[in-house]
Order: sequence, then C-alpha cells, then structure tokens
Amino acid sequence: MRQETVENYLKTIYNLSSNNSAVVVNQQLANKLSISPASVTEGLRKLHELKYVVYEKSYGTRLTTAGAKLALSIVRRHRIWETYLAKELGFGWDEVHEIAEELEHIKNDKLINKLSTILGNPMFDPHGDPIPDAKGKIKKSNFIKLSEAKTKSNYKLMGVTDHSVAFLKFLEKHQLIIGANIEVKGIEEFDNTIVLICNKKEVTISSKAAECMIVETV
Amino acid sequence: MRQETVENYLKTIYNLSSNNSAVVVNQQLANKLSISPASVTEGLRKLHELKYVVYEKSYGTRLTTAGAKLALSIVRRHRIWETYLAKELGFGWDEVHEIAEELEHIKNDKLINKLSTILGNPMFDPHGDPIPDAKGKIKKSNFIKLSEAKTKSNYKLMGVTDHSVAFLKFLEKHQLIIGANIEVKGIEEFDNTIVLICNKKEVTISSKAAECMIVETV
DNA sequence: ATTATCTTTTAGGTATACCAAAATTAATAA
DNA sequence: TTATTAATTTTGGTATACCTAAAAGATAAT
Repeated sequence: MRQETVENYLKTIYNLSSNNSAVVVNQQLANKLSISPASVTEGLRKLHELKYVVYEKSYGTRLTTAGAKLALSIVRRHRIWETYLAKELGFGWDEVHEIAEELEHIKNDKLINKLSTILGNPMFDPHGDPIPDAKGKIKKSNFIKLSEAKTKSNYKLMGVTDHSVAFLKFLEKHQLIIGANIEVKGIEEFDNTIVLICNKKEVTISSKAAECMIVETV
Repeated sequence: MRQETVENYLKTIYNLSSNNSAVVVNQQLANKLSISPASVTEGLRKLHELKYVVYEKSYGTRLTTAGAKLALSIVRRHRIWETYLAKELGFGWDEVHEIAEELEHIKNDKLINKLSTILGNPMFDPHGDPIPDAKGKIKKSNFIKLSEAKTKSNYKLMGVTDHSVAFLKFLEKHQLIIGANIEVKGIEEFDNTIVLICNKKEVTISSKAAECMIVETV
C-alpha cells in the first residue's frame, strides 16, 4: 500500500473517531476519502494486515497503537504546516487547509520540528485544533461545541471543525476570529439558533454553524 | 498518467538535455529515474500522447514547448525550496536536495512565489544552479564546467551538477563553497587532474569531480 | 559487408488503487 | 417475526506504473 494512501486513511479514521465514538463506519470514511464504500472495505483489510487498524467486518474499525501513532504524526504535520503557512507565510485562514493536505505527506521530522520551533511550538493551529507534540501528545482542554453552550455564559472561540471556504468566510464577516470572546445571549428553543454577542455586536448562529464551532469555557 | 510521474519525467529530461544535446537517450533517463529502460519507453509514449515531448522511437526525445514550460516550473519549485530550506530553515547544503525532491511536487504558485519573495527572488540556488523566474526565464551566464577551465585562469565556484552527499562533503572539506575564488594552477595532461588554489591552499581535483563543478570566469 | 555489441522496443505479466453491480449481512419497521 | 431498507462485502473488471525476458534495431569493429 502506498504510504500516502495509508496516511490518508489513518488521518481520516483518526479525525472521525475523535469526534464520535471510537469505532468508524465505512460509509463515513468513503465519504471523507471521496472513494466508494467497496474501496474502503478493501483498504481497511490491507490496513488490518499492516496492523494499523483492527477491522472487524460488518462491525467497524479502530486504530491500533501503531496506527494512532502514525495518524497523530500526520495530524501534527498538517497542523504545523497550516500554522506556518498562516503565521509565517501570510496565507489566509481559509487557504491553508488545502495546501497543508499536500504538505502533510512530506516525511522529514527535522523539517516539521524546525517549523514548530520557529512557531514557538504552538499547541493549536489557526483553526484552533490542537497540535500533537513530537511525541504525539495532545494538549487536553475543556473545549465544547458552541451548540453545547449554555445561555448567559461566556466563551472564547478556539476552533472550527468545518474548514470549507464558505464557512470560514462567514466567520470572518462577523469577526469571529480565533480567540474572540463570545457571550451567549440566548438559544432559540424552536431551532436551536444561538444569538451571541461578539465585539459588542449581536450575531445569530444557526445550529448547523454552531455544531462546527469549538469554544472554551471562560 | 499521475501528475507526479509526469513531473519526474519532464524534470529529468530537462536536466539531461540542458547538459548535452537537446535529445535525450532512454538509458540515461532509466538510470536517473531508477526504473527499467522498458518502462521509460512506455512512459515516453504516454508523454508524447500528452504532448509534453516529441518522442521518435529508437531515436530520442525532446521536450515540447508545453513540456519545457512544465519542466521549468518543477525546476523552479525544486530550487526555490532548496534555497528556502538552506537560507531560512537552516538546513545544510547536503540535506536540501532530498527534501526538495518531495516538496517540488506541491503545486501552488502562490506558495512558491511567496517563498521566492522572502528570499529576495534569488537567481541561483545553494548549489549554484540557476532558478527560473515565475515566467520560466533563466538567468544566462558564462558558466563552464571546471573540467573545461584553462590553466592560470581565475574562476569562481558557482554550482555543482552532482548532488550526492559524498561529493558535497568532499567540497566542504576543502572549503570549496559556492562563491569561492579558484585559481587553476595546473592541469595534468595524463589524467586531466586539476590542481587549483582556493583560500591559499592547494587542492587536487579529479577529472570526475571537475566535471561536476560549475565555475564562472572571473 | 558482416558480425558482435549495445540500445531500444515489444510481449507478457505483477501489484496497487480504484470502480459498479450483485450478494450478503445488519438494522428497522410492520 | 417477517418484510423492508440500509450498509457492507464480494465479484469481476479497469487503468497506472512498474517489471523481466525475448525480439528488433542501431552502432561499431573487423
């Protein structure tokens, strides 16, 4: 199996299993990887042979220790590059993901660690996602989705889980940048729309958008 | 044909045809690409179909305008990355080539132009090879191989055509760094060994090594 | 000009990473 | 529990990028 293929599978499995439960469903994987479910079945069998995942047919998939280690290192590369592109090379928040998708496959630890050092070994990328350290350790935090926030509480925007250009532009428009302070003014019971105050301005957030916003309790 | 495969073929054809004549021999290509001559034949047929080369069987291969354009852009990416790795990220002269081999395939003009700007749009990479500008133009120069140098003349070391670690270490040992002033003291008729003076020290260079050293007439 | 040598091409074959369609298995609803 | 629906896997097949070994073509040497 090509190294890049392995990496894309493991990274995607990692991303899917960190959000939801620890077991990944084939169809989601097929979706994220933009390949057919049939191909996913085939790929998972190979990854199982390579001992990167435990794959039980018609049940689900889970990363092994080795698989998680590799996945974490890809995630690290991706997020370090995103941060470097944004902070050092002046790329926009909405541009870095796409380029990092390619850069993440360059395998040279010295390079990544160099970039990390230059950046001051950051623990979060420009999207607010945590960056694993060289050993694969991730800074734990009390982050929640904005959709889980409580009325009349204060939060700080720390990241997003949707990296689409449309969504990032929406955030930008309302000055919802990483680190922005947010006060939840009210939650509409009917459709879970959230009204919040950011920079003294009122912004209405759909439940769909709130699902994608990671905030920290202040 | 995969984009990376196309790029590796074109880059290699470019490198081979700039040194010698404009027509490339299959076996050399096979060698540089580390694949069999049979595979080269196959690859060239595809590149011909794609209109990147003119390939006439049992005769040779030459880049088309489109092929040369693509080749130049890969060469640019490669050399910009090498320069960036060396100058901005502190990598050694002997380390950058290998990493750039991977980085050169990341296709994002904005990224390369950004790096180029940061570097001050250099016209030569850390090996002394010319860097094509964004339009593919290469700075012409009166560079020659050291093996073509004349006795009692003065030169400046501008680059190398062999990027092996062994060779680069050899150069380093004798302080033969890019920009070093060289005086050719004598050329041994018997085996074309060159004796030169660099930093007031005498260094003997084999004809093989001299073949790989690019110097500028001073 | 003919042989010997070296290069290139053809022929036939492998492994990878995909696919669509059919068959199976699991989940859900009646 | 059985039928319906949905997810997964199997089957059979494609294209790419390689390979080795044999055949054909070009080059050089006698």
